Amino acid sequence: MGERHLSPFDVASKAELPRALPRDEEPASPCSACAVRHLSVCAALDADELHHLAAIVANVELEPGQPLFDEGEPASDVFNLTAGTIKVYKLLPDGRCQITGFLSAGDFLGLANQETYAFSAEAVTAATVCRFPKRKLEELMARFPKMEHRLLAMAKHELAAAQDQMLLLGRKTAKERIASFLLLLSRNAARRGAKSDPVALPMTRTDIGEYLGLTTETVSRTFTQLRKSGVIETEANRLVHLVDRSALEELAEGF
Amino acid sequence: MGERHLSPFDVASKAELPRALPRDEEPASPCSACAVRHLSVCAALDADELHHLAAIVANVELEPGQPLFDEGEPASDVFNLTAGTIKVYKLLPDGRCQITGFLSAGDFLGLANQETYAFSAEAVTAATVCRFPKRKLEELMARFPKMEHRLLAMAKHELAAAQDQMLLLGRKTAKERIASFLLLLSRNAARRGAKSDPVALPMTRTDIGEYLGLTTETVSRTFTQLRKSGVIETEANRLVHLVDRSALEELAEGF
DNA sequence: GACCGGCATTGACATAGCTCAAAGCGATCC
DNA sequence: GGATCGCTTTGAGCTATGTCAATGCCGGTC
Repeated sequence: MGERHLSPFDVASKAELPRALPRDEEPASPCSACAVRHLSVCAALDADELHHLAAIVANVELEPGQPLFDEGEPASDVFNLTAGTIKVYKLLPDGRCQITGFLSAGDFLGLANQETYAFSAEAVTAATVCRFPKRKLEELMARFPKMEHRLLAMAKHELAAAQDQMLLLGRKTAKERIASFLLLLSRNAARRGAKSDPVALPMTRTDIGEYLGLTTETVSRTFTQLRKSGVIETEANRLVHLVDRSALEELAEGF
Repeated sequence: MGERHLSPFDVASKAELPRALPRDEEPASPCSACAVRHLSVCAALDADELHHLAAIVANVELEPGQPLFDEGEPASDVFNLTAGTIKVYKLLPDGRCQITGFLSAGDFLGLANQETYAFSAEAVTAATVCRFPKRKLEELMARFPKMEHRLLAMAKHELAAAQDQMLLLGRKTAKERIASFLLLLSRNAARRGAKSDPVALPMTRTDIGEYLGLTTETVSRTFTQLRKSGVIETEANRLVHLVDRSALEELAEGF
């Protein structure tokens, strides 16, 4: 049930997108009906252009824990997440793991890749993604500069987020990291039209630790601490109520 | 003298670029003579297009320590570094600082900014930058999609680098961080045609610490440790010889 | 060539967060 | 409804790195 929290839409509606182009009369492309289009690259395209996109897209369903690709594989595809949550991470040879992002509906996956994937990606909850052959998408982009423009805007946004994350990883305390994380999830939920207060945490404590540069134990202890000080309340461990949002904001910014 | 190490060209050659367009006959734009053009956005443009760029560029000289802009200011300009080293950083209210990047000749500055600058930028060594009014550059980009394409490629590259840095900040030990840092500098120098072995460190130990999420003292101790174990040798504190490169590589990757 | 100021180094000690280990707590499955 | 499994929480002690303070070093300046 985790995946529903981050999207105002439910999984089923997207899981049933037709796989191929309709042939006759009004050829409404599946993409034009996409509920998260306004959040994605695809927002840049009009109905006609969407057809070209729909022609090269494949729909992929992922179960919780299922890998999408691994770091180092030839990067043949790029993806767009339409439902669920995916984690993106890098590993060191001894198993240390750094999650560099959690993606949810509307997020694009594949910006940072060159010839091979620069990181691994794996479903956290059940998820649905649109898969595009990289080559073909690049052809489309050459044809529709609007799309490239949109992608650049998304890349800029990601770059800014990456810098915030560096500040967090390099300089913030455990408490500040957790506070920042909760606010980030809350704001992201709001941005995609989902509830921003009881924040959903589709991922495990270990995932959170691997994203924030902490251990599971520290994450857990810090949650307990925030709960005891009355800043947050937790329900069923995967739903967090931000009781004192401004206290959380001060914490997150390090005041 | 720090700034010379990172560039195969000396500062003077760029400091003397003419400020305005030549008026008569062969109107060679200053940009077409730019020694670092092949590394920059500008590489995407042909001679004719470069004129448009040259028409909106201003040349700025910075002294060591001089700020270029501060986080939060309205982001009116973007920049391209032609000589020297610049640091880009974010601050927490209590003064904790995270340097998110060191830029050198050819690097573009301004990708992550929206309405306001998302970080501060300041010269580490004497530096020269090309300044472009953001609005005007955006108009040019709308006209020359090639340029936007090139910028997207640069953004992708930065995004990949940012993810490496997150792995470093979240999961690597001090020794691994320093090793990674030295190799990064070495590779960057090589990429821009400068000497990759005695690596130049134009920045202070404090800067290095603020980039790697460590304190000055830990940086210093770690250098000493690497020196004593024979992996590196230092000259005059700002020049590091990578004696055992493969040991450094193993260290950096966490084996 | 002595003085000064900014870095860098080193030492001694403190601590936030890690490690290892043991319960606890729900779900799910027969 | 008891057993199991995966995740979370809590505890106790450890350690890498931070903090604070002293000293050293080098390059510039008068």
